[in-house]
Amino acid sequence: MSVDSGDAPVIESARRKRTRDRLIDAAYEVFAEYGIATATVEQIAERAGFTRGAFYSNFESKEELFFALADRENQVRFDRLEAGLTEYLPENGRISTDQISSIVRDFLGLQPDNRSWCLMQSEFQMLALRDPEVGKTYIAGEERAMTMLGDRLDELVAMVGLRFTMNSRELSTVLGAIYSDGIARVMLAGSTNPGPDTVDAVSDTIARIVQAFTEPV
Amino acid sequence: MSVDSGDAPVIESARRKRTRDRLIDAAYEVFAEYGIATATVEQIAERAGFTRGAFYSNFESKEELFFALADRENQVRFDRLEAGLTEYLPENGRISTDQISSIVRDFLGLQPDNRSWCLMQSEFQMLALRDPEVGKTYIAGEERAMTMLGDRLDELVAMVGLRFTMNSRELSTVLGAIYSDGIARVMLAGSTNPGPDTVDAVSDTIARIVQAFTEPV
DNA sequence: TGTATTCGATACATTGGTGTATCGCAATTT
DNA sequence: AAATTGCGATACACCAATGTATCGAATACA
Repeated sequence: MSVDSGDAPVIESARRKRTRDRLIDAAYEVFAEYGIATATVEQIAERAGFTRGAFYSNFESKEELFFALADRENQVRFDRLEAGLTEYLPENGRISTDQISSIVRDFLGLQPDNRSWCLMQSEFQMLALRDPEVGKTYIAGEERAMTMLGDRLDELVAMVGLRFTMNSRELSTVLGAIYSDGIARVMLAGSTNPGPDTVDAVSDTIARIVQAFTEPV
Repeated sequence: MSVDSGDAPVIESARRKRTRDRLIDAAYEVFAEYGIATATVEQIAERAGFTRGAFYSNFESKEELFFALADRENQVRFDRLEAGLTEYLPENGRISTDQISSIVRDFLGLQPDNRSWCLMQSEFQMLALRDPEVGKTYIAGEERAMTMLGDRLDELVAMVGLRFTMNSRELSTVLGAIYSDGIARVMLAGSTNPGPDTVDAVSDTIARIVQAFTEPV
């Protein structure tokens, strides 16, 4: 099972690229809806407006397609998070729980594809847990994201004259866990109740934890 | 898709019960290894030492078997956690980060079936996220567990003259998230390194968070 | 514009898993 | 012990999905 996407650096035609992208888009939807294992090649091809013929002349297998998709979306998410954090950096000289809360809320709520992404991430993790080869790739991605997040948080907090009382890397992991878990619980609760499983509640929790492990420098 | 297990309160023969249990045990292994979607009825039956004939005369479908399994294991885990927490209650008049850490470590490390359980739990959550009916059942289980955990923690902390500065229910959710995420990361890291993804590291993190949200009454 | 090549559609053979219907053995009942 | 019922094995028909081989059309190139 090949994990790294670009084995041969073939220069693909514009047409080929378009087709591949449409297939990846379709796969994103179909995987989210049915799961990787249950989704069929035919469903994916059909959703993209093709037949299986197109699929097999563009991808070796469903798995290869999945890794291409994961690669792409991981990068998108990574960039978005990094850009978002950078944007928030030069706010003002103070940082309050409310501010943190609203930053997090932005990220939790305003991503239209949170649902699909959350499902894909879970699928990815499950593959990783079952296949050591996939595991390596998965870990590498997590590593990169957590390091970036930790560094950004350090910068951000330093700019307002504070510092963390917990290793920023460890803190990032904690926040990541609460974030993922929170998204899932919000999704599960549905939009039908104002209980404890809302975007606001999750954001506040995260903010409080950040607060609890921050002190004046 | 029926979720609640006992529609008809049929008194099943001892033989039938034994067969069902063997099938459930087998399913636990096979599901953990291949995932619910990929696992076949034949694999499960074979692992249990039966043919598919036995399977179909005991279960309607793979899904029904899964819910029977989830029910059973959920209960086991719930009881184990409750018993464990109760046991730790009357320690001594003080509670330190180290103590909390070691309690958590017990739970994180000493469960031989952590791996399978973690995988099953993820599968369950994925089903829940995709099927509202399953979602209700899943939420109910989580609700119950978190409430119990919150209550126990309150008791425990009160006995040593402390209290939480965060709603114990919310705290339980946070700890649950970190716990699950931690198990997964430990599993992914494998037993081959002394990095930050070890049982000890996760236990310490949890302990620190508990500590951070605790104060003298 | 004509030619070459790439790529997607169609058709086909094959496989693996499903669910059911039937049979016979073993456990339970009297 | 004989009779009956419950339950697991066997066999079969069926279907859904796969992967490949071939063909024709669209695109790139001269």
